[in-house]
Amino acid sequence: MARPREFDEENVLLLAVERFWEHGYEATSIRDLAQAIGLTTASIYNTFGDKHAFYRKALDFYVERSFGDRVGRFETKPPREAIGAFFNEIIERSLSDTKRKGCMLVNSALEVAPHDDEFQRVVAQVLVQVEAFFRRCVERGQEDGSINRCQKASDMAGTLLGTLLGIRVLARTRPERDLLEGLIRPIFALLEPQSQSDKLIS
Amino acid sequence: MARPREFDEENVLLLAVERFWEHGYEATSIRDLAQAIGLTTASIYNTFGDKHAFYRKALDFYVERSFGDRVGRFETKPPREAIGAFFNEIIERSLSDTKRKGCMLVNSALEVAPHDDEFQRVVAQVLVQVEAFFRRCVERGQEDGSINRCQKASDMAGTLLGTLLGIRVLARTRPERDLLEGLIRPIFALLEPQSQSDKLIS
DNA sequence: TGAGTTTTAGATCGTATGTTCTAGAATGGA
DNA sequence: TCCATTCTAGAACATACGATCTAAAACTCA
Repeated sequence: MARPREFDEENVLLLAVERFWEHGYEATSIRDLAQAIGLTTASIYNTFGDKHAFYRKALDFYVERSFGDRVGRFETKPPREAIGAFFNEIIERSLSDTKRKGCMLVNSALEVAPHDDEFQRVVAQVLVQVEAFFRRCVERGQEDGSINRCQKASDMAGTLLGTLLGIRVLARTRPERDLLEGLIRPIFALLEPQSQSDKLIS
Repeated sequence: MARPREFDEENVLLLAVERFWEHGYEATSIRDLAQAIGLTTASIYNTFGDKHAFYRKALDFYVERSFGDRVGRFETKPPREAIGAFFNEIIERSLSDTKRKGCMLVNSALEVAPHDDEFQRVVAQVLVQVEAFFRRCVERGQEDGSINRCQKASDMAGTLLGTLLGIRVLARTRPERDLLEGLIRPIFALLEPQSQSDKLIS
């Protein structure tokens, strides 16, 4: 051992995520980061490697914080409630996002992943996990009767994933509550076990 | 008048769109553009103004080409077919997009619009138009009985817009036919006039 | 033809970029 | 205490950036 670090790696990552998240990869310079974090560029290169590796670590950190616990938190709820709570949280998060940072994973999916195989894999993998979470919810709901059985669980999981991504894109330019809450109503109706015509008849 | 231009503005915009579309705003330099187009930077600044204005013109050109005629082309069809054809075309376009450029409007919505009021307005306006197209389709379909009346047309229009954006994001990292075609099946089912339980009963 | 105007080619400007280097400061173990 | 090691501060490097300038070329109109 020798001279110890003067900073906490977790705090640094938190600040780095903040900047990469808000401005993206290209529009964030190492000097921006260094100043925002309160480190020298040398320390950044020493600790995290080059910019590419630094962004990767920031994204991993973000994913861990944002998806890691959330999936677990909802998985214990009854399936239909889990899906509903998930989307409500996303909408609230989007509406209170005054800086319009959106979702860092979605941002990475569009800015970095298409030109970088490593990020392509990372992003795809997280999306697969979210899709799997939805599928488990739908399957459980279809078993216990709380979710409509007319659609294949895998199809519905894809629909939910697509809707999630759509909300995150839409909210970034049109963060309107009516719009976001309106667009998930038909989706929720799709999940309801009693059919739509029943409601018309009754 | 004096010395005439040696290039065709439309061809130049076409090439500029190509590069901005593929690499985004930040990752495309004026020199990149000049080389790709076959112009000098002076000519670019002369003709289009600065980089910001050039991107704006490229985006306008893209929107005009991509949305202008498409909406009109589908508007004449029966409403449910119009929506179906629209999504099928988007999926085919996404699957054949070997360069993974996605949709330039969606890319702009995430990279440029959040930090730039001008682009914020431009992107939002196009999204409003697409939403309005979907709403007109749904309203017409609900009138002629080809589309389910259980959901408000405005809600359904939002759902369709969200799904569209979701597909364009998802396809950029996971361009899998099964996934994309699967996720719109429940959406189409939502539009069907005969309810899901009818199908179960019959 | 020649005056006036616009476009071109390419050098040039100042600044910003990602990254590395040099110097010194701060620690642990012998 | 002194050496080896790892850290920090900030200058430095080569290159790239957006943007402009200079000069020559190409045209219109008189």
